[in-house]
Amino acid sequence: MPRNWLADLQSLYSSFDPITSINSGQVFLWEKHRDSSWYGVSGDHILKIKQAGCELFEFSSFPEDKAWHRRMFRLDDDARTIFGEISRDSLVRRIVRLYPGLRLMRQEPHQCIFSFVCASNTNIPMIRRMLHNLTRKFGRPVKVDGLEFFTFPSANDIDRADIDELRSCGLGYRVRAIKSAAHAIASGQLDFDVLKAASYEEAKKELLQIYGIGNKIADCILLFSLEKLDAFPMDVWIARALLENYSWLHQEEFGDKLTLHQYEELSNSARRYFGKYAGYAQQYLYYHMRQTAGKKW
DNA sequence: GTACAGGCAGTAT
DNA sequence: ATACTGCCTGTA
Repeated sequence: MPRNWLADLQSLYSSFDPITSINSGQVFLWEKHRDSSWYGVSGDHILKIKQAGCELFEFSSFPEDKAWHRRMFRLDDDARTIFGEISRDSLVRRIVRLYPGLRLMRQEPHQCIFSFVCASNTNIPMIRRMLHNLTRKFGRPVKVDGLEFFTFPSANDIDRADIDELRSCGLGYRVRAIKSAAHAIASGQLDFDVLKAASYEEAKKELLQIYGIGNKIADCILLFSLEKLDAFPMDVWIARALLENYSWLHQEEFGDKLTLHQYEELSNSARRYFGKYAGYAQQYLYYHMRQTAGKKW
């Protein structure tokens, strides 16, 4: 580790870039409009980020919430400590320097659950389309800067929603999974405060009870909305990254598709290796894989 | 036409 | 326990 690494970290921390973060594949409902402003949907709020200069951003929200960006981009976390914790090798050190503005985001739990249930066996443009349709059909219209947006529907909204109307959002066979998740939340079976206070293992066990939530989706929900920064969601991109750069982390060979056992082994090895902020390392590796693969979303 | 996309659950071995 | 298969839908 270079001697000036800690001083380096301080400068990395100050280069926080919300635009990179919202475009790193963890959130789906953000759009760019005229004059370089980005608008996003988070629960009942429409959020806005305007780039006012190099590394200078203005954050606003409708209705007003002056602190939303602190919460959403986890600016209450100590990025310096986190970067230090996950920098276990030259690869992570390199990509933290490469994308110093990238942050893990804190999402509304219900929106996060519906988003990642929609994400099963499809691609990001399709996920965006499904969620966009859901907001238009079941959300509430909000005018911001002369543009029309729709809030994200509540679990109750989805729980009460008509099956055919849900189907018309392009969800396909995911309708059943969306419905079961909505009912679990609306009925109180899933209690976000309880899940946040619980350990990673306990909270994951609860999520896995829900029809339509498996290993990967559960880990995304835990990491992005339930404060489990040690969760390490394992998808084909991350598996590839681990296979190429951390072959010593796993014993057995595996192909493109992971078996249940392989998922557990890989994810848990990565969690042990990267430590309590493993999920942050995952986001960096994921973003780097997508960047180098030239994916546009 | 056919393969494929950031999984999951149900069924068969 | 582990492997195999179908699944909505849109795009290449």
